[in-house]
Amino acid sequence: MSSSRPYHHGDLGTALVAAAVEAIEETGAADMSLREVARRAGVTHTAVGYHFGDKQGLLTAVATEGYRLLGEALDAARQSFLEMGVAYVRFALAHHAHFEVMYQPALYNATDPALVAARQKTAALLYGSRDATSDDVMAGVAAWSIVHGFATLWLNGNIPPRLGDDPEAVARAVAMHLRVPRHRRT
Amino acid sequence: MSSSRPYHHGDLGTALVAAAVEAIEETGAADMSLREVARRAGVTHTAVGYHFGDKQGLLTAVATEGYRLLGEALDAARQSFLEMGVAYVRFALAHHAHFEVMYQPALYNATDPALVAARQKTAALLYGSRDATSDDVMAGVAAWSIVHGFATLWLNGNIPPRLGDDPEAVARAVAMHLRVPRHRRT
DNA sequence: TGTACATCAGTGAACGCGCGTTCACTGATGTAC
DNA sequence: TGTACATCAGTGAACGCGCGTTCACTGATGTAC
Repeated sequence: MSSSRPYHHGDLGTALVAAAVEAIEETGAADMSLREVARRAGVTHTAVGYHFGDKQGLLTAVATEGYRLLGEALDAARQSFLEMGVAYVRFALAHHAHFEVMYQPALYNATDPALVAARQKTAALLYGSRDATSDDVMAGVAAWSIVHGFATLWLNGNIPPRLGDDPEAVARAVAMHLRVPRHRRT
Repeated sequence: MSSSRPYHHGDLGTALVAAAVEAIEETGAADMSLREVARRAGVTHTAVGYHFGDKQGLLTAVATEGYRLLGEALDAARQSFLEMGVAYVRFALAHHAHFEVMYQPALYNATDPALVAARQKTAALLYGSRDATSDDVMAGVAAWSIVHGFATLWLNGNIPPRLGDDPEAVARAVAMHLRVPRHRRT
């Protein structure tokens, strides 16, 4: 609440990503503009361009942060196949701005090294690393599909209300319909 | 190829929806503009507004057509639970512009009567009509989730390439991981 | 400890662009008599 | 069969708006000596 605004912000990158996430939560990624983000962060809109190059650069930072957060959430639940699925859904709903950007690769630079690293780490948790068997990969993709589908359907209002208003509970019930490979049962 | 362009188009609504679908396929729904659609259809951009009211009206027409097409595809496969899933994925990939719009309700008028009707018809095929049991609805939502998730992950390049380049085959393998309720087995 | 200078981190005004909307209009079609 | 008039379907010019980008600038910080 200090009114003294120093010329140098100190941590503008972090502040801008946070402002972008806020803006996307309210109006969607498509309507987010650099000027709007700058307004929220209390800086000139040219400062955003200076920091991230362009809009794509800013969204790349948002997606990268998203993959990091998702990776952490999945890693914390990795002792249970089912709980990883629930964690995925919880992440998608709690961070739907990140989630929205992450799955629209056209919005950002998909070859950015930091992004690729964060994404691969997350992918390894979802369907195994390079040495996984094809059956393992397929089982991981099936699990990823069902929780990803459920999360997106929930977010855009396509899950019938009669199933209740607790997304985690419904997600658990939905995930129970998956056949789980023997060695991943808990 | 006729060069005589009559003043009255004759079927402008249909032509504009087709032009919108083309534009969305190329640049995404976010970047579609009424002016671009008008250019493709060879009419003044004000004609689009005259016909559909505004951008939201045009996208409502696109979503409605999408739900109709999806409903027909699912209906044609309704003898097999598995084949309905495959048909869903096939629709999403073949009509990805419609698919993109349908699942972003913020883009269109979700209370439009024609849209609601088409959507309910499709929903009934996916998870049963009003008199379905909760178990049936849950099983339908689980199936919908896995094929919806798979289709969106495929569309945005998140399915690992090592699974092959035939989406229908991979979709089938993924769908096999679903536990299918006894009475829907074929 | 002081001073000069380079670099970094943002400012602020100006620009051109494509957009959706408005509005007076006109060409084509339908209807009444 | 003809004519007058209303309505429908689209035109075309003009508008104001928010956007991203450019560019010369300035305030703050770091480094060399």
